[in-house]
Amino acid sequence: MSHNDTVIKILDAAEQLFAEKGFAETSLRSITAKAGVNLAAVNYHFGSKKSLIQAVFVRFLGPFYKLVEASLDAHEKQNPGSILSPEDILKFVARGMASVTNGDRGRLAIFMRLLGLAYNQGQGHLRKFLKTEYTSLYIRVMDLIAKATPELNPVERYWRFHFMLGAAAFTLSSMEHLRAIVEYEFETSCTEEEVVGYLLPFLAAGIRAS
Amino acid sequence: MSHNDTVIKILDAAEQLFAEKGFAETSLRSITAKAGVNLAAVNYHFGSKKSLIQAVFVRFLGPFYKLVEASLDAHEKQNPGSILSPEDILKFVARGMASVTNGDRGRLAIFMRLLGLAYNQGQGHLRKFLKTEYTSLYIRVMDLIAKATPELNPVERYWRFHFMLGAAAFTLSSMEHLRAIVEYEFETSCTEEEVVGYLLPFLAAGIRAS
DNA sequence: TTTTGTTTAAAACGTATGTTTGAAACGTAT
DNA sequence: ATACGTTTCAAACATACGTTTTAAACAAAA
Repeated sequence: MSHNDTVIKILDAAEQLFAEKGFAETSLRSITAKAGVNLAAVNYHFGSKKSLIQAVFVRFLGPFYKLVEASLDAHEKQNPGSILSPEDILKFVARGMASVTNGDRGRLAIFMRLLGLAYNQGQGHLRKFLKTEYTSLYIRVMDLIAKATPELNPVERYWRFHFMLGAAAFTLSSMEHLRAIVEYEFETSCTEEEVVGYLLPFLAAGIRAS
Repeated sequence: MSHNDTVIKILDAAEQLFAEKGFAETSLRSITAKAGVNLAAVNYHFGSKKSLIQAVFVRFLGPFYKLVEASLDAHEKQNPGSILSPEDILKFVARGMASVTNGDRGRLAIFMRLLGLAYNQGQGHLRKFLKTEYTSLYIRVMDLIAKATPELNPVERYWRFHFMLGAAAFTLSSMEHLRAIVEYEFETSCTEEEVVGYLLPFLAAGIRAS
């Protein structure tokens, strides 16, 4: 179908440009130019720029959400009532991300970039959208963390969760840039997997800090 | 002087609006309206919107930079050759921030917001600006961390430094929003100092994770 | 082939933005 | 008091944006 073709081309271009420049700084004209489609196609297929932004999110978060939920379900079924360690919880989430972004290197950065933008930027319509659509996964992960760190008081646990989120979103979204510095400064290359390999122990140590 | 008055009113308004909405989403008209000055004043006093953004940064980072440098100098003079722990290093930085943002509650969030935006957003002119103007402080703090964590390999230390930066920038910049959730969800209020009190141990544990 | 609904195309619309202009108001030193 | 450099002001300018419109191209069914 030519319909789907145009829609996908728009989503691909938008996803990339949003991550590069942010939402407000990315014009529909640059998106349609990159996608090689007509300007009016965005408003025709998505209705508005706002809806396009949300559509880009859905394409990312939807599969991620389902993947993590499914793998957690599977683990719970095989090990009923088991308590996961912080490291294990993070691995489940990281695996979900890896699956969603698989194939395209750099798509992890785009994912994180969009997440960070949605969290910080915006007049709230994106945040509200995230909140209403994906709270159940948030609650589930939070419950797992709570079981893994029973000695922690809930408020501090809440904040540590967001410290983790911030460390991940901030660094992984600027990964390309930060990796370039590593290459220049340390004369070593650095794969995405290595960075995640550095990140998870950092996060796990942080959340179980005494 | 009426000159300085207008300049300061513009900087105050811009700082706040930039932090609330981001750079591109904040118009000069909204800034001048909030400041109660004429629209043309921005271009008259600063030359352009870009220069205004940089001026807002300078007003923040300049004093912060000098404060941290000075307090580190003082400590080095009193305890020559001493090795600071990660916690101590973070305290020095945190104290510098507290001093710069003192008086205005919420100015810490603005500070972090701007830092995050400069790091993630922008076509590079801000990042280049930060890089050229404030690398010496970065190098100094990085050296202190290196001495505090000699067992860490330099590349992983580099990444952990940015994990810390990310955790701080992300959470503290959204502090207002996150604190509101805490109040709603846990029926407890949460001061800025408490959040920083939660943050520093998290960061310290992360950077010395084995 | 004709018809009907869907998708693309080019152009235009209205609005909001950053910037510039030229005159008025201001403060200050002579 | 006058003259001069500085600052303010209202208005206009050019441009870029999101969106709408109208017609053409297309695909599939009758």
